[in-house]
Amino acid sequence: MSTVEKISFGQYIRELRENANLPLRRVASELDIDTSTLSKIEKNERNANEQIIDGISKIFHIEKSELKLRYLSDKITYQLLDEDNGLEILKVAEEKIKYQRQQNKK
Amino acid sequence: MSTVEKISFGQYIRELRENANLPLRRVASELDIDTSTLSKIEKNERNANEQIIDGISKIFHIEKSELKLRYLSDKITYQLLDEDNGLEILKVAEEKIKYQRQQNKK
DNA sequence: ACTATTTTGGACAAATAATGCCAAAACAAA
DNA sequence: TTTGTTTTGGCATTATTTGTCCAAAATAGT
Repeated sequence: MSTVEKISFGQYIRELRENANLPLRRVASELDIDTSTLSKIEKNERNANEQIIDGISKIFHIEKSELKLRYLSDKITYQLLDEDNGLEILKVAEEKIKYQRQQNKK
Repeated sequence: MSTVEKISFGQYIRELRENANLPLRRVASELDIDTSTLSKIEKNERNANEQIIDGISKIFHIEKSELKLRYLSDKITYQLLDEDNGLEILKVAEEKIKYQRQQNKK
């Protein structure tokens, strides 16, 4: 059973780190950020960014697309969770993306 | 033909205003913001916010849910347009929202 | 072309958010 | 409990965003 929809980005990268038995200190220094910042990212109290996703990808050998999938789907979920037409908004976004891509081909 | 996926939030509210034959000056003053700010929102160079969406809803008698649909789907589209797995990300976000709502019911 | 009005772009100030620092809390090993 | 280490929370600093003001550009009416 896939768990991608059940765990947050923060939980996911915390598990990666704990499975590798590394303290925040080590991973944060690799990422060139403060331990405190990484701690907050793992607790979903801070946003990650390209640089951090890139670094995590390298440290744990996870595809960037996998990390971005988890990160961005989390963000979008958070943006829409309180909208009563959240799922409809997603559908329209899907149509917009398809439309835009179609246009850009020309 | 529906155009919701073809026009941006900014274009949409500009059309509302132009169809009503109102200058930026009038609408902006109703919304209690600068004309310049409204101009930028119509050109998608600035974000709208709750207060503005609320005001537009009242001025033009458009459902808030309709405006939010257009506004948020635009933002999400913009966030994902450059991701090659953008559509997959949407699918996962959909599953996450459903999962979260299921959880919250309990 | 001239004038009046609307719209836009840029400079600046205020508000908001991100980040790092550091001390305290939590945890582990003895 | 004591010592050593990891993790967290709060605060100060920095960066980003947002909004206003104002002058210039664009548009409309005569």
